[in-house]
This record gives sequence, C-alpha cells and structure tokens, in this order.
Amino acid sequence: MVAIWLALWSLNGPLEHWQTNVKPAVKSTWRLQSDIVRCILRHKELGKRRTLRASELLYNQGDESRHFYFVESGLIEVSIIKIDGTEVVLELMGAGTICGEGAAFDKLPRFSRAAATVPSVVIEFATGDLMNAFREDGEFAMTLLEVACLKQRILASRLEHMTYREPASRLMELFERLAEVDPSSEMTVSLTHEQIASMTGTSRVTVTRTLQKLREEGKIGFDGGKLILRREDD
Amino acid sequence: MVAIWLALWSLNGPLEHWQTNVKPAVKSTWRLQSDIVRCILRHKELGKRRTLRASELLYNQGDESRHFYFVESGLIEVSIIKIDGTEVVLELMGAGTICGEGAAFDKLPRFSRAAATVPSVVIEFATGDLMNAFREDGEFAMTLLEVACLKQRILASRLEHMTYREPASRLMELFERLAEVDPSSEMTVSLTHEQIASMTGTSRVTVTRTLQKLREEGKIGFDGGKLILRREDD
DNA sequence: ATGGGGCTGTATCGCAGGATACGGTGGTTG
DNA sequence: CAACCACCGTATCCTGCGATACAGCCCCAT
Repeated sequence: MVAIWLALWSLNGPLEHWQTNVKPAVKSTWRLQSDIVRCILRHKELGKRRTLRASELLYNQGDESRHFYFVESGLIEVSIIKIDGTEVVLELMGAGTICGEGAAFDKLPRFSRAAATVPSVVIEFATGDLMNAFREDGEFAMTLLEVACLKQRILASRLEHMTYREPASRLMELFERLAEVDPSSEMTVSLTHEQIASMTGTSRVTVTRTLQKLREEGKIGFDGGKLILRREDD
Repeated sequence: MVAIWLALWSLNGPLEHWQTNVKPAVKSTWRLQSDIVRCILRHKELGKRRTLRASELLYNQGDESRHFYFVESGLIEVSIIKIDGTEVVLELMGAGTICGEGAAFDKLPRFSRAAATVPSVVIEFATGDLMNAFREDGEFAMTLLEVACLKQRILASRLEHMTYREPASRLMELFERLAEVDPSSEMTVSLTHEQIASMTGTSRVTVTRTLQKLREEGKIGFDGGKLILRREDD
C-alpha cells in the first residue's frame, strides 16, 4: 500500500481546507539519489547560477544549445509541443534533478522545452567545459551517464505503458511512477485532470471517468485529497 | 521525397522476386555516426568479443548486469515483454550500434531484453572497466553520453507520437524515423505487419488497414516493395 | 508432390473513448 | 460584493479501433 499526495483540485466534493495550503509546495515527478546530487555538486563551480521567474522559459524546443541544468530549487516543467499545438508533459523536475542534458550531449536541437512553473534557481553547465573534469573525476562522467540512462529507463517504461490503449493502465503507470519518486516519505504532487491527460495521452474527460472507475474497482482510494495506491504486493 | 526499402512480405500482390533476395540482408532501425563508432572502437580491447546464434538471448529483462554491447555484425532485437505477455519492440539494432547501456549505467535491473535475430557478433564492455579509459580519453565518456542521449531523444519522440491515438500518425512516425536512420543511402528494413503493430501499439489488422488508407491518401507509395514517403518538404 | 505454417487481405460486430456541451463550485480580482 | 476564471462532473453522440474469423498466397520441410 503506497500513499501519494495528489493535490487534485476537487475530488467529488468541495476543496479540503489543507489543499489550499499544500498548493504552493514544490511538487516534482522526479528525484535523484543523494549520492548523484553530491557528485554533481562537487563540480558546481563549473556552472553558473541562474534565477528564473515563474513561467520563464529555460530553453525552447528547436534551440541549439550545449547547456544543461541542475535544478537547485523551484520546479521546471519539461514538455514537448506537438505539431498540432498540444502539449505532452514529460516531467516536472524539482530540486535536485537535471534537465536539458539530452540535447546538450547529442548535439542536436532541443526536442523539448523547459519552463519554470514557480520562481526557480538552476545551475547552468556547458558540455564543452566538462572534459577536464572528466579526466580528474571519472566518477563525474559515470554519474552523468547514470542520469541519462535513468531517463532512458523512465521513457522506455512510459512508452511501454503507452502501448496499452486502456486509459486505466496509463493512469496507473503515472501514479506508480510518482509513488516511486520517493516511496519512503509522503510527497505531494499537484496535477489537474488536464495535466494528467496530457501526460497520459488521453482526454480530460476520460481522466475524470477513469479515476471514478479506478476508485470503484478499489485500485485507488482517496483520503481527503490523498491518493492511495493499492498494490498486489501489500 | 524519401525512399526507404521496406521489405514487406507481400504488398497487394505476390512477392516480388527481389524480395526473397533481400530478406537475409541486415535490416536495422538504428545507425550511429561513423565518428561515434570510431571513438568506441578505439577502446575495443577493453571488451571481449561474443558470438551469438540466431534467436540467442543476449540479456533478459530483469537481469542485473553492468555489461553493455557494441554490435559488430548481425541484428539484435531489443524489446520489452509487458505484464500481459505481449511484446513491445523498441529497436532492431544492427552493426555499429550500442545496446544494453541503459541498465548497465543506471545500475538497476534490465528493463528490456535483447536477442539476436540472426547470427551476430558483439563486443561486451563492463562499466567497471571504463573509469581509466575516461581519464585518458575524455572523448570516450562524451561519446557514450552522446549515445545515451540520442536514445533519450528517440524514446521521447516515440512517446510523443504515441500520444496520438490515430494509428496513421504512429505509423508515419515509425517510417520517418526509419528514413532518418540513413537518408543518404537506401537501406532495407524488413518488418511484418505484426512487428509494426508491436512497435506502434496497434493491432495487426489496423496496420494493414492503415497502410491501405495512407496509400489512398497519397502519403506513402509503393514501388515494388519499396515504400516511399511523401513529405511536405519536397 | 503435398501439407503445414506464416503472413497479408478483408468483413463483421461490439464497444470504448474523443468531441462537445453545459452545469456546478470555489478562488480570485478589482 | 460581483464578475470572471479555472477546474471538475456528467450526459450525449458517433467514429473508429480491437477482437475474431476466414480466405488466399507463398515458402519450406518432408
């Protein structure tokens, strides 16, 4: 049994009082292990600190850039704008995560955009400055590889679950992934049905419908605004 | 206008004679730039060569392993077996590509399986042996990062297109990606409708139907067994 | 020569999810 | 306090995909 705080705006009833308190908290869909963070911070003097206002763009899809970012505080939404104008939310990167390394290292235009959703502080690294650091600290290269490969894993897993047509499977994948971000502590995630729809490739209406159905089937439960996953391996 | 050789078993007619000749050729959905390949081959004495029989398993989903592989010749199918038993084909990795680095570097169990579809030769590297090489040759670390990030890009792109519900968009994404593997030369890709279905998350019947429709709409064409993409940017 | 297996082509049926619309509720802004 | 906005809940309609079944074709093994 895993509990994740899903601050949905209103779940079959009026807003609970605490929800308005929770909203401004930082809610990320990602976290890195502390040893990875420590290894990266060992080299923070290679980068330079940047502060972002709410809704400020960090980088845009199509840009050419060799920069990547360590998020020190705040929340960065990474997404892809499709040709038809709709948005696919890839991740909400919170403090202690890395973003933008994909296009920085493969030297091709950005395949996603990143924008701060709340005032944020990031450390900007340039790939060209890393070669010396790699020579002195091979661990650093290993750590960056580890991060890149972790993202591969998440993307592959999401891809796998996208081949299921039933929205229920897609939503459960999202919730289980959120629960894995930090299974020990209770973290809060604030998503609208619209955002869930955009992350799972369904429609807003279907998210509402599916959440109802999942609750009726007992696969998820709501306690106040807290979403509870019921898993086989209890 | 881009042409890719898609050796479909039979396209509205009897098998063309040349198709039976083409079949044994190596048909991969991936290729790396030659400078990347050269950089990796500089360190090939770190790895050891392994030969695989047809349908031999290289690694299995769930395994714990710090090994990754450079494909010297042959063809490796990388796929995920879903809980319901169905298979999602991620890639067909041909000569000059890398596979298995995802789980090798992030130190978690394999999220995919890899099996040779034809007799193949791979070079097996262990991540633990790389630290020294990274110190001597920072470029090596950069190149591995580039490969890992390229895969991120492909996976993100596939994820993006999976959010489209129409099978037509999903198929076109696959074809365009295949065409990009090597736009200059004409490469052959041999896929059954079943495999296409498994790569795009639709059913076999729908693939057949959609191919018909795309041809009627003029978005693709067939010349013998060669599939021709008609793009806007002609 | 013959039968079996793998693949494509096609038809039918049922149903789930997208599109759309509208109402309700709470928060926000001035 | 009032008007507006963002979000959730729900109903209706309809398209289009999945499941299933079957036929035809080619290749290959025996």
